[in-house]
Amino acid sequence: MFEIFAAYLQEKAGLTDEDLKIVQEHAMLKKLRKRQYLLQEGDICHHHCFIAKGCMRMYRLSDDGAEHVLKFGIENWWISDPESFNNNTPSNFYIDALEDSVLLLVEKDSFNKLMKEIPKLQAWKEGMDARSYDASQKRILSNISYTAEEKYENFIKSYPEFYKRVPLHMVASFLGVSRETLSRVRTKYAKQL
Amino acid sequence: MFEIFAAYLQEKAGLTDEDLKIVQEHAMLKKLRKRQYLLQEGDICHHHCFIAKGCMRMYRLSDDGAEHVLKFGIENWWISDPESFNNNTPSNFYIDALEDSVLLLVEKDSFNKLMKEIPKLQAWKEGMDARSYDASQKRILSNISYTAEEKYENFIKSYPEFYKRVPLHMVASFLGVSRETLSRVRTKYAKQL
DNA sequence: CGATTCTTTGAAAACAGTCAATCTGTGTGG
DNA sequence: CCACACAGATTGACTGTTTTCAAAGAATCG
Repeated sequence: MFEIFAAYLQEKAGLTDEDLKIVQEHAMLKKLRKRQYLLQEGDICHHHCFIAKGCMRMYRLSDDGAEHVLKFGIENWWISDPESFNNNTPSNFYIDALEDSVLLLVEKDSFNKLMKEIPKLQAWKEGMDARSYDASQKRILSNISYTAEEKYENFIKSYPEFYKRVPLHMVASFLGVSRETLSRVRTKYAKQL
Repeated sequence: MFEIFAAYLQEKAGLTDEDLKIVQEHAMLKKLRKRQYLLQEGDICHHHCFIAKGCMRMYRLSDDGAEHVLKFGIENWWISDPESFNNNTPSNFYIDALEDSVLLLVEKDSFNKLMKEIPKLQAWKEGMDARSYDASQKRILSNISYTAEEKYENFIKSYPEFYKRVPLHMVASFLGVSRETLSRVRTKYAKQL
């Protein structure tokens, strides 16, 4: 499975075979069954996790027990709680697997070491962070300015792969609408086409 | 006015007097009257802008002409459109002054040069970016999981300084609710106390 | 097959948005 | 200095959307 990670790093960050060897020394394979947790509330997030296979989600539980999905991730995405990771503080979130998944974990010290030793990796990470930030700004804009129908439409256009693989009620939670509303919006939307 | 910027960089990033001299060579003073634009839709954002004095806001116009506020900034905050800045693409946003303001602009090439020459600055910037990202994740969570009342309460607790200085209808826009709703939420909330 | 998860549907209630009118305070120009 | 315009805030009545609750229908999995 490391080959998938290697191929990704080669293509996206331009790493050499030499570089990849170093990375491999610091990457840990982890398999998760569907519904298994990668992180639970209260845990400290010690790893950045590359998804080689499968589908993951990060969410928070509110006081009334409702789940609020902050992000999804599939093959070639990363998942972690950056706040907990960076500050070594207990996470407020859960991360679990929506499908049987295979991850490559890189521990914090390792991650920092790799960033120092491989400048290309550092550069690529900065670019990825910038894109993540832009994406979150777009999402905020969607949250504050779109109707439920527009949010749905925007979601399936922005993340068609997620839409195919993720249960509707989780998409609803991600968008901040009830599952019933999203269900209705979707049938209405389908009829329009 | 540069002294304010210098004091900020000294305290937050630990810059030396030496460092600050270099920074000063690359910073440009800009004064804005209330309601003046710093950036308009279609412009490319060429600067990172430090707010030495005043209050700014960044927003988008939707097709129907409604304003949607993405961020506010006051003294010791930065404002820019990172997406436009990083990618050299036309911005989708407006940035304007809510009060007479004084900014220190750092042009892109200068900014990159400073980051290279002053490692402390680089380190501080990375920390700031990380905190910005965390803040945007919190805002998304507020958007998808809070009621209008909770959003309001969370806003005044998170940004009491903004709340004092920014018109209510812009706060409403920031939160994604109508000004009438926010007005009613606020009177209801005030009575509770 | 039975159990669980997921989706859909209907009806009622809660909520937020819209429209229109009014009120306030601020600032500008005559 | 006053009058007027303007930006901002509030209120009421109405409309429309979304949530909630409850129930039932698919789909999936062991």
